Amino acid sequence: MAPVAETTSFRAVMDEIVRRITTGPWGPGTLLPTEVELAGEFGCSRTTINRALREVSDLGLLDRRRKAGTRVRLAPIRQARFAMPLVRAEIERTGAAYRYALLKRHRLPAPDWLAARLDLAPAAPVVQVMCLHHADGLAFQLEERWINVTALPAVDGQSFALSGPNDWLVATVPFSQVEVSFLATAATGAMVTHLGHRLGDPVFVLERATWWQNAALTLVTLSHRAGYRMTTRY
Amino acid sequence: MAPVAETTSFRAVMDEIVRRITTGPWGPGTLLPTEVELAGEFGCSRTTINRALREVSDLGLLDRRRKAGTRVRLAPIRQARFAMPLVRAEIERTGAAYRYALLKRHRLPAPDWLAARLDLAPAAPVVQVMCLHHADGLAFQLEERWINVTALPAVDGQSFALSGPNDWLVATVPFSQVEVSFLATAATGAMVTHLGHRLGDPVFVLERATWWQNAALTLVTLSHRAGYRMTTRY
DNA sequence: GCTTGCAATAGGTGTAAACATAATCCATGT
DNA sequence: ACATGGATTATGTTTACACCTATTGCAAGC
Repeated sequence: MAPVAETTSFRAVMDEIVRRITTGPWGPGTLLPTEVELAGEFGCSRTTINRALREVSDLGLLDRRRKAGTRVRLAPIRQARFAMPLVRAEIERTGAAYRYALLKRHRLPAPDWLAARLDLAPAAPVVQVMCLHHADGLAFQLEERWINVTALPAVDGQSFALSGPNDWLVATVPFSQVEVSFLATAATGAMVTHLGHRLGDPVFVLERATWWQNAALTLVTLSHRAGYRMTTRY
Repeated sequence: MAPVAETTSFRAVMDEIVRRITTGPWGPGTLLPTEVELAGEFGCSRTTINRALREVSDLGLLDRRRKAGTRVRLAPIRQARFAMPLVRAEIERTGAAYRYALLKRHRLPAPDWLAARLDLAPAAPVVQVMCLHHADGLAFQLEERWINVTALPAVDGQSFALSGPNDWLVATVPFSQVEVSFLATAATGAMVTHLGHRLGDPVFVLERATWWQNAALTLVTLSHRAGYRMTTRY
């Protein structure tokens, strides 16, 4: 049981460890040999083994605790990493042509539900932006965004006529906290008009709120075309 | 601009670097000092700086290239890690009482759509399991699962009367590839009966397919109660 | 039987040094 | 002017060693 890898890089060690876990002798719950033992087996230093184990642990396959040792997780992966590229990139990656369209841009006092959701002062000024992202001419995503003017006064100088608020925001403002939710809702009027749903149709929605130093910056709701699914492999 | 941290652990360095990026002088696109310079500033070894920069890079805030140096990403990679605990853990974490109920368990030839979806032989034997996960007596999640008997013959010995197939699977089988999708669908008959939806209501669905060495093991569809949202912060 | 506390252990972190590798820059030759 | 190739440089990786710290397990004491 010692097919010692010829090449000794932490990546090779990693691959071999992953192989033993997923296809080999180290089933769920197995206690791995200590780092020192593995270093001996693989013919490399403990540091390299440590790096490899740390990376595999980051993948969610291992559970490491001091003194307790390194154990193969019973529930191998409880974490999925979803890359959420900018819509533009997501669309262009599929080879489709991206097009942006501004539907609405208002400056108004925050409605009560929004002030409550983002912990703003009552009727604090916000900018509401509604826009569409097309893929090959077909509506792909409807973006409904609220921007906190108090925290981002520069938003008053942005018309968002040619490019979406996301592009401006990511290039302009840092953020310290983000909250992302996935949910299913029933299609409302705007979605019927712009995404081609029928009223009440199930819509996949991504909602993201962003803060910087305890001040809410923006809340965005991204509604997707019918049949959209967010997928990841690992 | 040099509030050198008193404590010198890679974590402290990390925090300071993140601070400078998110709230401080290192805006999007900034080229960071070299590792050697940072090591000097922080009064630690290059190895420690390297570790810190690597971790921050893993967070998606930095872009590192040999010779080119370390740069603050223009658009921080929007990657969300979603913890997907076992239902039982997810329910009990909220303080609610968990209860499991088996609704159906059949052994049958795979329907065409399933065989196509998982690349099985036509009419290959599969076990279909339908079960419910309750939180404090209320239906929380409806699980509809298909298990490939050819790849997992041991499933024939499992009744799933007392605990769900997930518990058995994670404790029994390794896996090599997983595909997870999030989507919104319209409530069907089973969801109306068991989750309390009305027909056609939007339902948040998680679909997961698992393979081991190119053989499909199982496909599961998890439908959630009305109003469910999957949330993560970072 | 139970608790308390010590010692052993395994992983966690840090240092200094060295070599590897990729990207950039610049000098050279055509 | 332009291509090319080598020198330079910043990060990537590995090593050997040391000390720290959480956890375990056992043993002593109640």
